[in-house]
Amino acid sequence: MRLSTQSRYGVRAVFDIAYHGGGDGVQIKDIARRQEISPRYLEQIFQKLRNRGILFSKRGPSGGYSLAKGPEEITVGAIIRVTEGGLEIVFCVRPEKSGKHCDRITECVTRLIWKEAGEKLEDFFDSVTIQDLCEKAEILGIRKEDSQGLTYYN
Amino acid sequence: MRLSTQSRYGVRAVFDIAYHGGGDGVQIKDIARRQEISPRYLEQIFQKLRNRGILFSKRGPSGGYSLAKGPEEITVGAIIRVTEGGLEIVFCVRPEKSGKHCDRITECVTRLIWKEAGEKLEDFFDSVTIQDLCEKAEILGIRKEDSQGLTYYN
DNA sequence: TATTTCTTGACTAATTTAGTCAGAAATGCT
DNA sequence: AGCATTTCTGACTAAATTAGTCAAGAAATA
Repeated sequence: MRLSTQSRYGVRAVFDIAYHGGGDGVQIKDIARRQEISPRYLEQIFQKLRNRGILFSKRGPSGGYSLAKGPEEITVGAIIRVTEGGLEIVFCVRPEKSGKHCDRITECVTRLIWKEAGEKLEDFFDSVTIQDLCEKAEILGIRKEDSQGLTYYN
Repeated sequence: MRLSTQSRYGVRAVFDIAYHGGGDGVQIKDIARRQEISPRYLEQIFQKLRNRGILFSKRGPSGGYSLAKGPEEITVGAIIRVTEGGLEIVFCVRPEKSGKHCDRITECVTRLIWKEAGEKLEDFFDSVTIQDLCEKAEILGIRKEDSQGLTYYN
């Protein structure tokens, strides 16, 4: 029941883009430095997020990643759903997706509990947006970097 | 973010003891048969649950396992906390326990989200008791076996 | 055209999970 | 006492997953 590093890194990285990117693209190497994540590993995670329409990318010099939608439209749940491959906590809740069919379903009392737990988690994660994280970060006084790499406090 | 088989099996097995055991001990081999779980693996899980005061055991012929408390006092959360080793979804929420210290805590907006999610999960799992599962099972019409191995429906 | 940055897919190492096994210890029966 | 039965303990193994690396390619810009 632990969140994978892909999910933790993914959310932090998307937040980083929203918080430090002033509209234009943010480069992997900067995100990796600020968030202390392996840039090679981030590449992998970003591809998934890009293919699912959460991030937008641009190649070449002064390229980078930016949000594909507004920060208030991207939820933590949407990101984790990509990096984790779904938010259900057991496979039997969604046999069609996992390919793992459980033939005990009709006689399984616990399955209903797992389903409900997954839904509670889902509801919560879907209620938190990247915008929320940015606001929280401002309150916490986390310092911001502009595109020139200058840091300042608020 | 998937529940381990130990947790799934553990909850099902404790439920099985409550549902099929009429006060006296239920043997691993019967639980294993009914729930389709490897008996050897169940042994392992039961040792943990026994050491944490959830199950009571008796050795020898006509020995077996029984609940150490009433079914209304044992929650799904208590079981999972044992089998999963805690209900927090990231380690940085409890550095003292995991031994994994994260020195980014002060500048980490996401940590608060993970903490809250873990607590939501915890609250839900703690609200479901083994008694609840038994009642649900009766409603679902799951057949019961008595200590002689006879099955009947209600 | 040279440089920068993302893109793709394969590869590897470490960790965790799931499960097995042998033998010891306790209990009840005859 | 002796035997069968059942839990107890700890070590062991195999499979799967996770985390991370790497090389070569494609697009954009200056």
